[in-house]
Amino acid sequence: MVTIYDIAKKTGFSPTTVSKVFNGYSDVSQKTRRIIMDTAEELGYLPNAHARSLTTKRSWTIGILFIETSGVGLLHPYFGGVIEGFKKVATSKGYDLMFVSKDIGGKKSGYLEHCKIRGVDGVVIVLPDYTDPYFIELLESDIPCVLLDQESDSKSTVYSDNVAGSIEAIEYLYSLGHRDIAYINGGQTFAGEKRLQGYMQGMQKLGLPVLPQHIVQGSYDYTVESGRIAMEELLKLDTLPTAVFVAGDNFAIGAIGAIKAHGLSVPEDISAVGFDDIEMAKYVTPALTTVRQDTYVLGKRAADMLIYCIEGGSEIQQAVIPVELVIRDSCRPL
Amino acid sequence: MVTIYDIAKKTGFSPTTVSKVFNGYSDVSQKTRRIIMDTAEELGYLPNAHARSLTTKRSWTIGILFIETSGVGLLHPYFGGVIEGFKKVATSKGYDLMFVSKDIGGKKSGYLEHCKIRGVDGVVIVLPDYTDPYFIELLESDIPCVLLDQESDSKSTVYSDNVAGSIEAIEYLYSLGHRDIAYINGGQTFAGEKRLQGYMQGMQKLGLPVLPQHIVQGSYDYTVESGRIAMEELLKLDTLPTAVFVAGDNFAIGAIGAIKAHGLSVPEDISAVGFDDIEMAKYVTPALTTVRQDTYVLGKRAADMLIYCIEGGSEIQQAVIPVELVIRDSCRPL
DNA sequence: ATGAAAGCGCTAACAT
DNA sequence: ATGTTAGCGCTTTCAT
Repeated sequence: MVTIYDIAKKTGFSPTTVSKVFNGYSDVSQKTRRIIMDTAEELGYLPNAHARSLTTKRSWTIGILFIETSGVGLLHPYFGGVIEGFKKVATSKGYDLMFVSKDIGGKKSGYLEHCKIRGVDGVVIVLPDYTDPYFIELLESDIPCVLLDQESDSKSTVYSDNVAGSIEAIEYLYSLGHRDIAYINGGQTFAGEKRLQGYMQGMQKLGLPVLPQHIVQGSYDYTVESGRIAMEELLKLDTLPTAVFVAGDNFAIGAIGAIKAHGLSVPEDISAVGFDDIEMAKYVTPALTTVRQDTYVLGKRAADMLIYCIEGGSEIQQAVIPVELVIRDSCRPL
Repeated sequence: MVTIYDIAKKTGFSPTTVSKVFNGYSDVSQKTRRIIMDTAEELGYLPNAHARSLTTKRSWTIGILFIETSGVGLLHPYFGGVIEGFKKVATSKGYDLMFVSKDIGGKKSGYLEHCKIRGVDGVVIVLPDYTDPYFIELLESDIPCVLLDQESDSKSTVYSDNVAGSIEAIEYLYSLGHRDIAYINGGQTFAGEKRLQGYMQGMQKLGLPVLPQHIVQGSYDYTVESGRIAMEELLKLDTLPTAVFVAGDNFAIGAIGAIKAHGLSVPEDISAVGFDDIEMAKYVTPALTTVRQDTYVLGKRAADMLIYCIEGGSEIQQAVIPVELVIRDSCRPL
């Protein structure tokens, strides 16, 4: 392995000067700089990130933490988009991304421990189970963090405008003449709660009664199958709603499957609106009307905020990303 | 920050002894071990991974490299599954995962450079553009690697049994009475080529002619939209095939969309078989008959092989993971 | 403009 | 069973 000492020896300068060159210090002559750069090139020198981190206490690494309990992980389209966006800006600013789990070295530990041992400069937290004590511990630490789909006083957060999106969905259904609008929620998550809140606000705003039997809790995992199961609940009702607003496209697709399985059809018998606008949404039958959230932007914004924080920014920021209703074929006028 | 020196000072033992305790050396008395462990706990000691890596030349980090050109990245279900599986076993064996890009420190460099600078112990390479010179450079290096969906003499590889899967698909269509079977390929990838090969072998084996106009190249990205476009080609033919085998479920869903858009239906007019078995496959209409590949297993196997290699194994391994035809509703007997 | 010296936190030979 | 010494590759005062 070629080190700065090799370059120093070969050029006759000191390791200090060599180091200065690579760190862009101004107190090195142009000539010396050239010689050192050329020699580095010639010897195939590459810096050693570990050695650098050891002295500078900066790893240029960002930890990425996403929930592990559901088992779906990256398979959910939400994560993919967010991580892609995040990675894009983090990389361009010189950071690498590392997955952070509860375990390290094959042993149980905790997120905070993991972060400290690895010396990450900051952490993005995606869709966490916010009752997890290890998560709380991280939140209360002084490590720079940004939370997605989460609210917090101590850390910066970014999330989609779930409330507005839900209200828009309800208003759209209302405009089509629907009055009996059910809601399938996405488990006990921040986004789920906000969407539920939006549903209720929307209904109330329009003077529509919120019926308890019209609200069903889907499970946390946001899988198609869970959506199917949730819809089954609704289909047991004596008088069916004329529309369902579903807190996730996977869910919605499952729900539509359930409706079809009951010999009913969408949108003829029941109209449906989803949330997310996954790629598949426009290709399922009927093409899904849904609230689009821009996960890529979510990720990019999160990276901006985290890096701001890592680089000394002390202000706790909060970004709410607008969503947009995309009208397709899963709703009909009454 | 608490270091082993703090523990040494407090307990009266030397830093070496403390280090030995944490590294499980046997030449430390039980009593001493206890004292040191307790003190570590009490002081809240956490090891510093960078310092350790600096001396040991082992980072316990695995780089993960996946193609960046297509722009879909993690959004494709394939990646998600593979990475999940990989992460699962890597984590359990003490490794963390870090994304490796062509850039480092915000500057262009190359994969190999990035890996060396970060000191990763090995790299998983997922679906690369194998003409990329930076990729070649990595392949020819001495860094432990495992390749997914790839063939190589110098590195271990793991991939699904694309050929057998394709043959099975063709045989199934044949058994249903289909003779005019078209094929939509997935771009210039290893998997695409293998599936094409399987298609041709299957056709030949059954004595069916392979018509050039029945083979269309989809684009590299495996998106629904590309599948739609590819199918449009096929639909321009004077005599349409009675079935299409499509090298990816996203593709297949797009293709089915195109068929419907032409006023035809699946499977009544054209039968379709996909490849992947993504979650959505059973929820689209018609539910998609497809060749299931187990991306989770792919990932786990890859991790096993890479770690074997990292830990000194010199044998170059090759794993072919079986696939399975899943019959649903997108094909009909002729 | 350049360099000497010390130190980041840890481990590995090599004593004892 | 325990400790001494040196060193991993780099940066950072602080001199000169």
